[in-house]
Amino acid sequence: MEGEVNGSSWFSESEEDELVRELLDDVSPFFFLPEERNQSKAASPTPRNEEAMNKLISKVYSGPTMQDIENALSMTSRRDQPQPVSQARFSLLQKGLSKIENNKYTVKLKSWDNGVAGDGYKWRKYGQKSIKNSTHPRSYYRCTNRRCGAKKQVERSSEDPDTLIITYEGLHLHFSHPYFLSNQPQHVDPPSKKPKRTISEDEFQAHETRQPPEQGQERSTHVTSPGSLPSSSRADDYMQESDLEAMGPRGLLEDVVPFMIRNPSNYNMSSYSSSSSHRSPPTSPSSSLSWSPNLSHSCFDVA
DNA sequence: CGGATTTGACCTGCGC
DNA sequence: GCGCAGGTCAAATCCG
Repeated sequence: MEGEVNGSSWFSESEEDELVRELLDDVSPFFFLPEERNQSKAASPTPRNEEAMNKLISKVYSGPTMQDIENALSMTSRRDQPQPVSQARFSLLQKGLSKIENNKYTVKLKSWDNGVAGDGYKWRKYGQKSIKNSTHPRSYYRCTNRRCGAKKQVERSSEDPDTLIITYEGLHLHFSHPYFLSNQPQHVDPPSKKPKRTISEDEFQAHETRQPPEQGQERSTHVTSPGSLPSSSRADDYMQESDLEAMGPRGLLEDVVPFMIRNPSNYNMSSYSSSSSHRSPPTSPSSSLSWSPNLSHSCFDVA
């Protein structure tokens, strides 16, 4: 179950091919559109697809351990990204990452730790619930990419109100997609203008330090998540500016670590202005990153 | 005006 | 079957 760290143990060649095919396939079980999901749920279960999906997910989620993550991180930071951010990221990871289920990870963050804000994905809040034995409600977010089933929950720790507990669930496979295409002619329209600094640290702090008045009417949907490595590399290309510092790590940890670990070479994608190649799906990878200038928020709420 | 958020209703699973 | 708790939906509302 636990993946080895020595690169290729995550996937065999054929498995990798299979995964790449899936990622390239519009009708991949990974990429159901909502309608499609409904259909498949209601009408035809397509057990084969489900089987394939589970299989592949199990591959991806064979569970990076902290050791894996550490190795991956050190590997990348060694590579060609002498970025201090990695260290900060690393330390964040060390602080509160834990795996609770096969594809669920929790991250605990101190509010004051959030020198970074935004995980780079655009999340849409779809619910909030008060949780028993907790003084703080929990907020539910979903990735706005239609092809992405990633979700996260955010709540304050009952013990320490300064600590946020974020639970990530699911993959941002639309994000990982380009990493499998590094050898193919790719093209993406680079953002015509710099994405504006969506969530600044200050902003975040402002939100964070202000206790939501009971009903959570605050628009305090900005926090950070520790994050992902490739996303940072990609993000570096996308927002090679102060945003990186402001935004910090982004993405789901589990999204990227497995890929990095098994395919570190891909991580070093000098011409990574890339993205989906031939196919430009409704939610193209470029958009999948949601780096639109008017990206409203890419973080989470402080329940 | 379109997209994001809010929030009560609804659904589902679980223990009794 | 009932009640509870967590998760999701969706209409109303907010906001840029």
